[in-house]
Parts: sequence; C-alpha cells; structure tokens
Amino acid sequence: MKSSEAKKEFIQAWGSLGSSWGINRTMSSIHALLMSSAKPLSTEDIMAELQISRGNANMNIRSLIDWGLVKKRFIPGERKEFFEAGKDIWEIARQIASERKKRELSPVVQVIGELKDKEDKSDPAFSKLLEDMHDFTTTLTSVMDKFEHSDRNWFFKKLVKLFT
Amino acid sequence: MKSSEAKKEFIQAWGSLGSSWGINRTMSSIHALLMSSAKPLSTEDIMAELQISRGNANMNIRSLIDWGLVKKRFIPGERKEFFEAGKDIWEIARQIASERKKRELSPVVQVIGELKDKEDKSDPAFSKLLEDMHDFTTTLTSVMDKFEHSDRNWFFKKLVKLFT
DNA sequence: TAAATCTTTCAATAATTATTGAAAGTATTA
DNA sequence: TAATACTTTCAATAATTATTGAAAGATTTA
Repeated sequence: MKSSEAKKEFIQAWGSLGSSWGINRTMSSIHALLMSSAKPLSTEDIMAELQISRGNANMNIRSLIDWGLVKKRFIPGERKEFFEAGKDIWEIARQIASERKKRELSPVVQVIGELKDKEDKSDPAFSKLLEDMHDFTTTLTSVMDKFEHSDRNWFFKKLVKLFT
Repeated sequence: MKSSEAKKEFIQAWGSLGSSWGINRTMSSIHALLMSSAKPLSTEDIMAELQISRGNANMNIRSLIDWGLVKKRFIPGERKEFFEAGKDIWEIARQIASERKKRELSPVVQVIGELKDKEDKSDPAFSKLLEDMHDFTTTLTSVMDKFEHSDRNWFFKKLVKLFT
C-alpha cells in the first residue's frame, strides 16, 4: 500500500505543523498517515511508508496512544498489532487541546498561582502582571475545559454563531 | 539590577512554556524578563541577567521585535538601545495568536485548500478528511482574525459568556 | 574624519533532540 | 517447552537547533 501524492503532501504538511508547534515531526507524520489511511496499519506498514526505523515507529506510535489520538486495533487472524487514528477533526482538535492543557498550560497556571501568592508586592506592576496572567490562564483553562466536555455540534454551532 | 526570586521563577516558567510550544527558550525568557521589569533594559542588562552572550541576546531581541512583542525605547542621554515589552496580557496573547496564525496556520490552510481541490476522489474518506480539515482550519482562522481585531475585552467577554 | 561606542553577523562549537538498530523482553503457536 | 513472531528498550549516533565570541558594520561624538 503506497500513499497517493496528495496523501504524501498531507503527511508533509501535518508534520511541519506539528514540528513548528513543538511536537515531534515523526509523531505528527505518523498521525497524518493513519488519519489518511482507509485501513489500520501495522508498525511495519508505517516503517515502510515513512522510511523510519522500528524503534522510532514504536516510540512515536506509543506517544500517539498516550495522547489519545491513536488506538490499537486487533485484526482477526493477524498476530501483529494494527493502529488506527480517529478521523473526526473536531474530536482530534479537542483531544489535542485537552492534552496540551494538561501537559503545558496547567503547570504554568500552577506556578503563576503560587508566585502571585508569595510575591512580596514590592513591585506593584509585577504583582499586577501576575494577577492578570493568572486571570488569563485561568480563563483560558476554563474555555478549554468547556471545549473538552462540550458535544461536537453544540460547540460548532456556538462558534459559527459568534463568528459569522 | 537583579531580579527578585519571584521574577526569576516567572522567567523560568515562561521560558519552559515557550519551549514546549516550539518557541526558543531564550526568546521567551527575555520576553518574561522584559515583562517583569519596571524599566526598559539594555542588551547588556539582559546579557547579565540571563547569563547569555551578546549574539544570542541580540538575535532573540530581534525576534521579539519581529513578533511585535518588544519595542525599542530611546532613553535621553543614553547612547545604547533599550528594550521594553508590552505588559497587557490580552495584547500579548493577541499578538502571539496573530503571529502564529500568520506563520504556522495560514501555510497549512493554503496547502489543505490546494490538496482538497486537486485530490482525485479515489478515496472518499480522505476527501472528506480534507474537507473537514479545511472547514476546521478556516473556522479557526476566522476565530483568530476576530480575536486579532477585537477590542481589548470584547472577545474574552464573549467567550466567557459563552462558556460559563 | 578619527576614535569611541554600540549593533549585527556568522562560522565554529555546544547542547539538545531525534533516530537507529540490535538485544532483551513478551506473547503466541506448534 | 521450544521455536517463532512480534514489541519494547536503550546506548550509540546522527541531525537539528541554540549559543558563543570575535570580527565587521553602523552610528555617534570629539
């Protein structure tokens, strides 16, 4: 199974997007490959298609599973594992947003919160910055929470209503 | 001028956040340093505070200026340049969102749009993915446009109202 | 215009991050 | 249980990205 030109370009584009947002390029390429594949793929399929080593493939598939973007799929009669990515773009966005919130936003909210409390107020402008930043990160967190738990159509409708 | 403990921690935290989102750690540290400083700082102040070389400082200050996050500030009687960061967190967020849209989202919207048109429809599921992704990235772009051009509080008031 | 002060550039180097591939680990089959 | 088929781990290596520092370039002052 070889990818069409369009799929290859898609994989490229998705890989670049990921890497400029701090996500391993191979991880996003594998994700793109699985999203664009009609059937689940094995580690070897992925290795062959993207020309990467077994270790690399395994490690990044693992990360995608951790991120909740890819699932194992057992195929009757087959001994090896197959992998499959969700294809609903809203689900995907939600999942990514939710993971990044957990991994990168929450720790910062935490730190800012602590600093805000322990700061000695000798520099009022800095205290205000911390306050504002705390408000901001907190609001952002709650927007993302809402996104995380909203049903797909509701969120979409709301957005469209707001922005059109 | 030495930073307080709290400022140092803030600089650390902001630096990590940046680097996990694909932004050079030094760049975000300088940004944090300038945000937390009551007065504009010179390249040498920055070098001393963050223990970095002149070249590194210069290059990252330059990037911050490109991103619209830092401005030069001339101080009467001083020959060297001083730098100052905006301290309004909503402005900062808006600026970052707007730059990332331009630098990383737009090129992807572009590619997906082209792929969508030239795709041969031999794989309907992939065509649908491209459609959906195009809708999604387009909607996201228009959300970010709206954010970019909205007045300070309008946008988040709307969001908060929407999501609480 | 020459000296002094400051800024920018960039090739060399260091640090970080990603990748490989082979060995160890697990599970399945005969 | 031994052989086979597959997965995971990880130390070594490669690739990428960040940083340095000194030289070249600007700009200001005397």
